[in-house]
Amino acid sequence: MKPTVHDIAAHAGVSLATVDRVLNRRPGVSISTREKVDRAVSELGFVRDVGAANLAKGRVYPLTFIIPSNDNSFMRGLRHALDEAKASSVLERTAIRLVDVPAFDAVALARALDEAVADAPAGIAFVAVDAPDVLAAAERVVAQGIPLVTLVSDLSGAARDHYAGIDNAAAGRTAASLLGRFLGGQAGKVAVLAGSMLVRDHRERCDAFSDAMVRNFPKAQLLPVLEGRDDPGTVEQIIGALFADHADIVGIYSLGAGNRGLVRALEGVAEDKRPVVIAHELTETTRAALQSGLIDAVLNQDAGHEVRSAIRVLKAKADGLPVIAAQERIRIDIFLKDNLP
Amino acid sequence: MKPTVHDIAAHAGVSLATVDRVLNRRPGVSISTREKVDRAVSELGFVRDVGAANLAKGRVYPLTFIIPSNDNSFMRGLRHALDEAKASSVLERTAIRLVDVPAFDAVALARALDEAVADAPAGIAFVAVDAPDVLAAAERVVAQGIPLVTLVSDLSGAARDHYAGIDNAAAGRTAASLLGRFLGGQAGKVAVLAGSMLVRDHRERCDAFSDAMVRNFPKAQLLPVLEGRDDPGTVEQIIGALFADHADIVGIYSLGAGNRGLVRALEGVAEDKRPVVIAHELTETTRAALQSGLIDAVLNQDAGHEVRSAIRVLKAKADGLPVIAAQERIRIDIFLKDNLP
DNA sequence: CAAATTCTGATTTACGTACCTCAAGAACTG
DNA sequence: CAGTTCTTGAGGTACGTAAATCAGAATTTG
Repeated sequence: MKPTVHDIAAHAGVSLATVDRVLNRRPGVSISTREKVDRAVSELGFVRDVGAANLAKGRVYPLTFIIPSNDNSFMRGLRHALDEAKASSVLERTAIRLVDVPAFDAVALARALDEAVADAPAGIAFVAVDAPDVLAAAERVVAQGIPLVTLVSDLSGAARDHYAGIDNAAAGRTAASLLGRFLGGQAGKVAVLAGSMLVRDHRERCDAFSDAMVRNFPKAQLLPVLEGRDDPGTVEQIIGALFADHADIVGIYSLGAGNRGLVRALEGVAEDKRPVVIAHELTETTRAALQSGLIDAVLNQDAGHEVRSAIRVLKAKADGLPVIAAQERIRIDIFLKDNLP
Repeated sequence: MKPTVHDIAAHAGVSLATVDRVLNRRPGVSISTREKVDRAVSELGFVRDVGAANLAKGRVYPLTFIIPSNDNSFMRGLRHALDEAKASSVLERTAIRLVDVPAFDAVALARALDEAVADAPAGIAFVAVDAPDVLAAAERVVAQGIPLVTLVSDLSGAARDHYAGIDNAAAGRTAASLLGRFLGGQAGKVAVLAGSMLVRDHRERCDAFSDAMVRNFPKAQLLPVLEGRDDPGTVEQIIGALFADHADIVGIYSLGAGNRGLVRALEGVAEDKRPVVIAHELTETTRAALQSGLIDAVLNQDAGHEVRSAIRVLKAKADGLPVIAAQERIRIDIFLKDNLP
């Protein structure tokens, strides 16, 4: 049967207290004794029973999540994922605190980070705005020794322990491949609709998409990037104007949120003139648009996965444990109308 | 703080022993007392500490997995996922036993099921061959009260508790959409390559693909289904013959395994004559073919997810707990060369 | 009404680990 | 050599739950 600390003690010929000191890196053990214990651990294949350990420790991990108070479906999904994480927080021994900040507001975000530090949580996760103020605040967090994880959108510069989000360049390339191939060699104008070039995820998607389009589908003519602030109203207006200005739009890549406005604008386009549309995030809106054919493909990041990954990483970092990068990679889901969950 | 059994006892005005009897469905509690305890549980929001419970129980779940001894990358991946599950079995309190059976052999599979029952495991998972012998054996398993889960390929008839695998009809439809749209209206012949029509997953993919192609892309001419037995050698030969017989193959849907043979055959086709190819399962072979452009898209099911889901479900069923279906749904991953992990 | 049965309480042990205290021996220090 | 520090052992308590025993109380049965 599964070896216990008692078995380790017996096998190493030391007392339980010494085994405990070694396992929990407490001081007061000579190097030779430490090695004896380590040898016994590996020889018997001892694995600490996490359940029992948590039970004994009674430890809880107070975690702070800083989320933009942006009212779009994706952020609501993220909130929902956090609520679920809260619901199971008892079992996970986490105490999750949610902090709202205005969207795309570097100063407010930096202040929120500084305030979060004051509570001395076991870790902080936040949706980054890629700006100097935020970077400086992040560095203060890290300087306090508090594990810091960026969520959904990353921060340039190394002032964070981990990024829990998708590879946005890959997402942009994938969108280009799908759009290009769905066009089937057709020539025409392709529009890119972003939320804000201030956030790194949008910038990366946009750059990778443009790059891949130019390289692989030269027949498509890329229009200048549109910024919709992830707001449905703004988006509807921008896209409406787009179709008014250009008669030959054959493709749209919507890489941010606010797709409710996009769909409303698309509904006004004659069926035979509808462009190929690739959007991000599977929501009620994009799901319905996929099914009705207004949107052709949706790239999605699973907010639940991102939140759970962030929590796992923060807990691991708080305990000084290594993170298995491969296990924490967030996948890019591709949805067509045929494989909707 | 998190309520414990002691809090429940105090709040309900009963003893700890009675709370325990109610929580663990032991006899000897009157209906009124049971209700008092239940009320206290819901009022205080008590959640049993699974770690502590497992610790106290010292329970282990002996699980039997019956896997075809088919030597292709996907089955190797499945085995690898099972090895990983075994590695963490100590923490999960599972004891996983692997049983090999010849591939596509209903009689051998039925016998393996009967033999597995003899060990009285806490649950059995198996890759189904959809045949009457197997169904009868499955019914015997269920009759013994042993939780039974089909893995990867399902069994017709209701003789199982759960299916841990993808929606294969959705996969077939998705393949049709991708293939059809990548063709861009081009006319020509489309071939379907399966492993064996004896397994339900292949049959479902094939039917859904054919149906969707006929309906949505009538210009494509579907050829009769080819069966490659999931064997690279056989597949190479079949596909070689296919190109020899037909000059205008524009698309191939490979819905089974043995893609090494497919890729070798494709390498022999002149670049300007290469068809659009959609394959299943991300392996070393398909990954390389995606990157080199021989394969255009790969639909994937994550064997690790399937194994972990099967284990979760079997444990839950063994304890008589409900399964949250939405949480156990296995997603269909779509990989292009751009979003490879 | 006594006897049998059902229900409930009180108490104990165990699971594997963490963490604490106290004591004693070993190995240094000056 | 006395004093100090370091190392180790022994033992206990705690975490939240499961499971068992035994004794009494309440209820039903004949």
